[in-house]
Amino acid sequence: MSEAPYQVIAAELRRRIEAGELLPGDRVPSTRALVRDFGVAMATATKALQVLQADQLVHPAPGVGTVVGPPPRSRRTAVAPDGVPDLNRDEVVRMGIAIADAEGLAALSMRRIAAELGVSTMALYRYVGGKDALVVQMVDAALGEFPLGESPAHWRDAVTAVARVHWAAYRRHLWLASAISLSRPQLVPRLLPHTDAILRALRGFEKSAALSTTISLFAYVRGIALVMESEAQAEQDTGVTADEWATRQGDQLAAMIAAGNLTAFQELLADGFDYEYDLDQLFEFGLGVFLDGLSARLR
Amino acid sequence: MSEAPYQVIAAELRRRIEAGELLPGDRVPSTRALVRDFGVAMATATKALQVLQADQLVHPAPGVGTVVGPPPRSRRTAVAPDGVPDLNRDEVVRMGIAIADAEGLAALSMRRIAAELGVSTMALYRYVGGKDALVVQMVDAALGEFPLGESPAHWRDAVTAVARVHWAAYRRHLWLASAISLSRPQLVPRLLPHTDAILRALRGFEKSAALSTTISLFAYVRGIALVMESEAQAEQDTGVTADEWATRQGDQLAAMIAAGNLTAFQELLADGFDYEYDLDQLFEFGLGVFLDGLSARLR
DNA sequence: CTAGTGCACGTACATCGTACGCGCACTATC
DNA sequence: GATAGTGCGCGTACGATGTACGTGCACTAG
Repeated sequence: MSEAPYQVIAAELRRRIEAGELLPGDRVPSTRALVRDFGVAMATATKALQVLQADQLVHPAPGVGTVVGPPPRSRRTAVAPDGVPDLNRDEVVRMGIAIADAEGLAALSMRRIAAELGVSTMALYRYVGGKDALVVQMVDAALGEFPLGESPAHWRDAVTAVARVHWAAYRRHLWLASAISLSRPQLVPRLLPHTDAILRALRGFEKSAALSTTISLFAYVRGIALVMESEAQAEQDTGVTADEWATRQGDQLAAMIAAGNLTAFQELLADGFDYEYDLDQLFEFGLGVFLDGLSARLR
Repeated sequence: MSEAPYQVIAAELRRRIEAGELLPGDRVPSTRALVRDFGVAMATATKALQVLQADQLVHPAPGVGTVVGPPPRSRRTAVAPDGVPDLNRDEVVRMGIAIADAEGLAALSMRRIAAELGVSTMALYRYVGGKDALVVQMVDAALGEFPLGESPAHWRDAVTAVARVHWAAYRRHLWLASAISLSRPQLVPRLLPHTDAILRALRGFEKSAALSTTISLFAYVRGIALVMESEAQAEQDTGVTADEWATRQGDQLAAMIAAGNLTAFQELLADGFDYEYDLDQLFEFGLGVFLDGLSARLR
């Protein structure tokens, strides 16, 4: 409920500026003054001022203070010391993706990224707000690898195209499925064009139906992708493939089926039916069924 | 790849028993002997013996050792000290569910459960194998709250009934959607009857199509449930409802829409369209579309 | 009584995200 | 030129977490 301390401070300063108590050119209270007056830590005061900086309400003047007004032009580029690859946010995000791709989201830690980049852990926080924010950036960057291209003319082809792009992204970045749902409903900029493409394709439908369709479809694709992810994760953790696992656990499964009087399962086993477990096919199957259902409604 | 130490030891002992090197009545090496011979810790040796006990291959004789052969009858119930509520696994699982229901899966910790139950943290490990195993138990127990009942005669009604039961479970236990996918593809006993019910309903379909349908459907329901969960989690964390958030972030969203030339979005906003964000309706909508698609294929 | 057992569980560790606050390079002022 | 004050980068340290480890216990055969 109550805002974070740095937000309280930022709001108070914003009020003073907008009320004219602080005019352009005036110096806003220094970080150390904020520390005294509000009884907070240095970092908190700094963060509060950063909020105002992000809104272009104030700008920092090194050696002077933080002054009211938009930042002056000619942002002098800091002199890079020498040969240092010059860390930036893209670098951090890229490394995060690399680690998550290789070892899963669970292996992603700030320390790990820093070590891999050869910098100290806290240096990362200059470029990303925190781990949650980093993951959101990673999601956005990962989606960015798969541009949409032109929408096909027929609505069904257009929707299929978007779904397949999503699927391709999930396939390439197995962690994506869980990351995109994680944390609160974030604004992932590059997801918006996808939604838009589907909405455009579904102009023939009622508005609320079109929106519901979009969400349902995304939910379905992510659902299948999560199956894929958990399987891959398990295989990596245990070194046992799905087939091997099925064989190994087969006895237990059979016992449960017998105990539970699961007739349909029993028939399946009795026939010696061997299910071809191909998630690509599974994805296409469910997508096709869903689109068939939409077709039926369009008429 | 390489098995865990306790599994190696268990396998070795099992081999000796099955090879006749250890006969019924013989005493298997004591935990301390295993500690010496295999260079492992006490707990590891104990765990190895527990594996064999679970298979009824050996049984413990307090004060004597662990002897080969199935346990004798007349399992004397330990004398409960006095008035102690007598902790057991159900108690632990129940408390885990209570905490996860109230504060989400992230708030679930072994220490928290122990504190809530008034026992020491490590005492929990007598009843559950670890946190992962506990979560699997929680999933199973949560599903157990929603028995299936008789299957309706028509296949469509039958499938709908199973999907709604799933949805009800996700609705009641918001953490369920992420927990059921978490960790490896576990054997959740009470999930099997659900699968079986759908397979029975879909006898008219080809076998592989029926199985694909089942997985697709589960993926879809869980996908929608995850949307519900992340929203509830965000609301709890920030104290901001989805509507309030939409209002607050509306400006940013509008800016992005304008910047990205998202025509369908623009139309939506221009009409002042207000989407009724009801996940129950959304769930039913997607389910209906999917089933319509199946109907079309059945003909 | 002694030596040895299995078992319960308190302590301690490795790991995590990141709040905190120190020291730096810098500049207006005197 | 000395001084006092600034914003900023980042090393240290904290409070979590899951659980491996090893100690002390009740017990039994000899």
